[in-house]
Amino acid sequence: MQSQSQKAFFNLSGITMDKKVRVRFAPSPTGGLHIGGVRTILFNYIFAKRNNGDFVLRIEDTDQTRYVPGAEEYIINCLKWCGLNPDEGPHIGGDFAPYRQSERKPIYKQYAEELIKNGYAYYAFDTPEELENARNTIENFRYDKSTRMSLRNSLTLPEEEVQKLLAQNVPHVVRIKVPEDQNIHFTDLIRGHVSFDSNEVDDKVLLKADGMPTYHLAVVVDDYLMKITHAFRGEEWLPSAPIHILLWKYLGWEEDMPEWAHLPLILKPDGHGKLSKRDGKRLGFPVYAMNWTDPATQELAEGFKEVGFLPEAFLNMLAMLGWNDGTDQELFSLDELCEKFSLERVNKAGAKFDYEKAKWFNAEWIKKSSAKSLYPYVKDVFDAKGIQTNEEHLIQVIDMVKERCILLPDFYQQAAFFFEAPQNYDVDAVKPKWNSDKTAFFEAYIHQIEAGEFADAVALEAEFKQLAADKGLKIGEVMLPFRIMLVGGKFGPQVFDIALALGRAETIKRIEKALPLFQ
RNA sequence: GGCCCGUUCGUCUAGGGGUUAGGACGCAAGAUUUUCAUUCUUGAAACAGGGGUUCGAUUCCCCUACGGGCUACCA
Repeated sequence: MQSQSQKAFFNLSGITMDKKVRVRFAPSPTGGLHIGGVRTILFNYIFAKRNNGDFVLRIEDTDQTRYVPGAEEYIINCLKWCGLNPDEGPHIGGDFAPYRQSERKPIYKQYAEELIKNGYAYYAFDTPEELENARNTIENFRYDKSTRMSLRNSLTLPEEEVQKLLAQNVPHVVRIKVPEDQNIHFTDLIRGHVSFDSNEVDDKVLLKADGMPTYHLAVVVDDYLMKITHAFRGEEWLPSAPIHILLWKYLGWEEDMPEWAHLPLILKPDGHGKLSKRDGKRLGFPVYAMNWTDPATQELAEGFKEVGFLPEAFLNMLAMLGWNDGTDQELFSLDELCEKFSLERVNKAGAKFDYEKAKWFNAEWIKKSSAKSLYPYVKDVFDAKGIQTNEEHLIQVIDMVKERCILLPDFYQQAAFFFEAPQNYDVDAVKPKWNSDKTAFFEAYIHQIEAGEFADAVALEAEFKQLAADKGLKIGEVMLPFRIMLVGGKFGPQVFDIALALGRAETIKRIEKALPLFQ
């Protein structure tokens, strides 16, 4: 069946050598950092740290026409937010510059020519139209041993004709010449032994007509030159692994070939196939690490950061999608992950993404984080809403409400009333049952507060209950109205904790403000 | 179509020749909290099917089915 889903979002390879881990990856054609990409980077990062390596990053653009403006900065920002800061890359520098593919063009050309010279590759002059035509007329057409001798390339054309075409700058590509009847095999760190029949592999393009390499050439040349020892990438690359294995051999670098690890895919929660940006829109959850606006379409894809995920929860959730440590533990910090991770325990099968579980991870991380560490995030939420806070007070408030928040913006709903009196009241919850006794109670209660200590929630509650009893009212009849006076609705922490945090004056003010509305 | 990879509750998964097949999310019920949430208890819920091998297969092997990936001058 033909897949219509998008291409890989990221593919990477890392290395451990001289205690360094280097990562290469290429942004997706539309930009944006997909969670599958983040997970691959995460596993790379963890693997690096386990081996006491630094974490080094190289971002490639593909070529001028596909280059996505802003993608590099965006990716770096995503990784900074997650805490997976790279130490090397296009904006950072490093020992293996240049890092942009477009700046490495001559290097790829040099190796492509070497392959041709040694008979492992050839020039192909077939135009896109000719190939299109062949695909339409020949069933299951493939550019391989069965067809290459009847097409226009340096294998079939006379030498002087080839030289002439090259001299005339006739558009051409370089293709790998895949051998016949060979078993191409390798060991994958996750999947074990994987093998392919070379007769099933076609002569992939290595160098495009514009002189830029395809991924196949670039990944091998760069991994060699940048001394990559461990290549991690998504499972969708498995079918092209034989091309890469062949290239490592043909270039004479077999000894230096990295170890491979093909990670399972992240799948759509419903339906079938790889999780894509569209699924996020369709199902209402983020798929990218951070907000990304596609410069071509101006379409905004929401990010996990912006919907209110903690980076720790985001990473934790991703790590558990395809990996576990064999125990019942599900909550891991990055440090713990680095300590306990092993590739052998990574699953082989793809995992369907479950947003509910993702939110659960966030709720757990909010609960286990200190109010102080939560403060910067929550402050951002309040700032965005234009609500003035002060640090000490906000930290105190965070402590009171954090176990009832799932995403960061929930803090607004759960705690905004600490800083601003409610604008709207849930009057329907109290008005129908209101009577003059209740009005009298609250008027008396104001006097009681004014005269009392107002220093302890337990004492406050006892006094409140005593007064209700004195007035012949059930506690339930006045407790809910009191809550709604303070916060506006049926939510929030313990009522008297709220009153205490609000302070005597503000509590009285809110009762006075709301009382007329309830009658 | 061809090739490659995979298959334990709805989902993420543990386990592994003899287990009451474990945990988590979600769901349901109950307790606590006279808000909501948290917390706690309980419940429903799975080894894709068929052949082998074996005293015994969910576990090992084969086949089938199903799912996924790839099959571009995309990554």
